[in-house]
Amino acid sequence: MSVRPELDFPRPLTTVDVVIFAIPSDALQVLLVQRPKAESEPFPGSWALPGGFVDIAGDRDLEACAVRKLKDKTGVVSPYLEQLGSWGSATRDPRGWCATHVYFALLGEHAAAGARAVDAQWFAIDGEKVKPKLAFDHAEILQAAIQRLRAKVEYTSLPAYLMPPEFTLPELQRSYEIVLDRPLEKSAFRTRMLAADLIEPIAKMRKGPNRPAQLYRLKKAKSPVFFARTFNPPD
Amino acid sequence: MSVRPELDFPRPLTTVDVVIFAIPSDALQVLLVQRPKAESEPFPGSWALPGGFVDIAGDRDLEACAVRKLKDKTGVVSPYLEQLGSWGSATRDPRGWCATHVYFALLGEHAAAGARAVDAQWFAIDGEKVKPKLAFDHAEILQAAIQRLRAKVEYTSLPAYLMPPEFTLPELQRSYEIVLDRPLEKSAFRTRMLAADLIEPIAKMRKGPNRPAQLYRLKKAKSPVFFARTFNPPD
DNA sequence: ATACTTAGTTGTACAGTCCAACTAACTTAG
DNA sequence: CTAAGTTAGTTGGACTGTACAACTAAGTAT
Repeated sequence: MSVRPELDFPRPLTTVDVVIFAIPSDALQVLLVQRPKAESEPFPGSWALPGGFVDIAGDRDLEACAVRKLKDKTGVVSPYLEQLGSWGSATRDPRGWCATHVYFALLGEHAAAGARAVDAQWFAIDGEKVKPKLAFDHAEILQAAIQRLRAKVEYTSLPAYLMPPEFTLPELQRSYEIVLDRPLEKSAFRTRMLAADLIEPIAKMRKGPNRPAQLYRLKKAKSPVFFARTFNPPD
Repeated sequence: MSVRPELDFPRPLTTVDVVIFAIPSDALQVLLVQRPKAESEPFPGSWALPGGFVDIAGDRDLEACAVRKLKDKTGVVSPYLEQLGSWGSATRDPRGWCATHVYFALLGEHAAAGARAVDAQWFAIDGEKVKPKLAFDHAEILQAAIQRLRAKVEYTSLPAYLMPPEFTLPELQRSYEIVLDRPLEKSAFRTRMLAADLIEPIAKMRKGPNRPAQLYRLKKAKSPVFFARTFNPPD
């Protein structure tokens, strides 16, 4: 019983979902969870984006809620996290009118390794989809997330957040290429990255079966850099 | 009483707000509404973004709800409309945990003229603010909308949606300059706009006290164009 | 006619990417 | 010890589109 009678009308369900990207093994992947198999649940057994209801008592705000759900599934506390958008309609959830606030997160290779909760699993992204059929409208949300990620990678330093703490320039370029799914030009890439006030060399080299490469790390507390041009777009 | 007892927990309030931009008189302006003066209402008499609660029965989805609120205030049916993001926290609304889904709309000069609902008024944007103190966290939301608008104008054709149906290239350039609050270079601007498959000349000229200018219109059903570079950013 | 204003063009300089060939540094096979 | 193979990193010329500035074009007002 409300003290404000004007607020006594039905409210939509409110959830938060998180699209978690990483490159755990040389391919762009997304972390999905399997829904409970009880028949009383919507989409029992289906794969879905990690998420759930907002807890009015526990969650201070939407982002805190997203951070909580991310930590639950991955143990990661402060990765790159950006709001993607919200999806709400009468039909997207069989339990009733429901609106979800969606965030997307980028995890470094090292962080991705820790994300092995029992019910969570990494799925490779193929085009703008993932193999299994997803619950709710999560396929549509995932598609939007991939499009946004690809669009921003064209003109930002976002892939830096997909790297381990120390990385070489060719490794960073490889991350760009994995996300964009096309090769980039080496010398232009290096010029751009070194001109941006983004990374700094450390006194260490990556050793391998051939010429060692300079190791870099992100400059501290670096928010993403925006470049004035996109990479050469394919047509 | 729910048939699904697991859904019997308190839900946040859910609203939709719309940031409506236009250039009604050579300046970027936003449409605000005055909140009811009854003391039982939050922020009585304050100016706020147009919006309100989602109507579970009437609104098919969030965007339909935004379109409805936009139509209420302006009479406009299909302007440029894009989701900005969502804001939700325990404290942003004195009535309780509340999440709002925010859209932003761009209106042409002609459409802006029609938007004269009794309680609505245009306010000029000064920097990233507006003169009056806004209700709720709407000042923060407005700031985010302005930042997003300016950022996208650097590399998209969004200002085309702020134009009347027929316009000249110098007029379009002026809209860019008003939003960005800095002058642009004439010849590069023309080259870019004409290279984009965005506008087409019509068999008419804009007559004035000096040399007439070619009139253009948007090519039909044109979604915004993304350019590969930003305009020359100020240092 | 002349001055004034705005529309629109032209030419040169410049920045950054594209492309391709080059040098550098390491490992491994013989 | 040398040669082949691989990846790191550099270099130089072509090309694209913007920056800047000067120019021509077309109208009005005096």
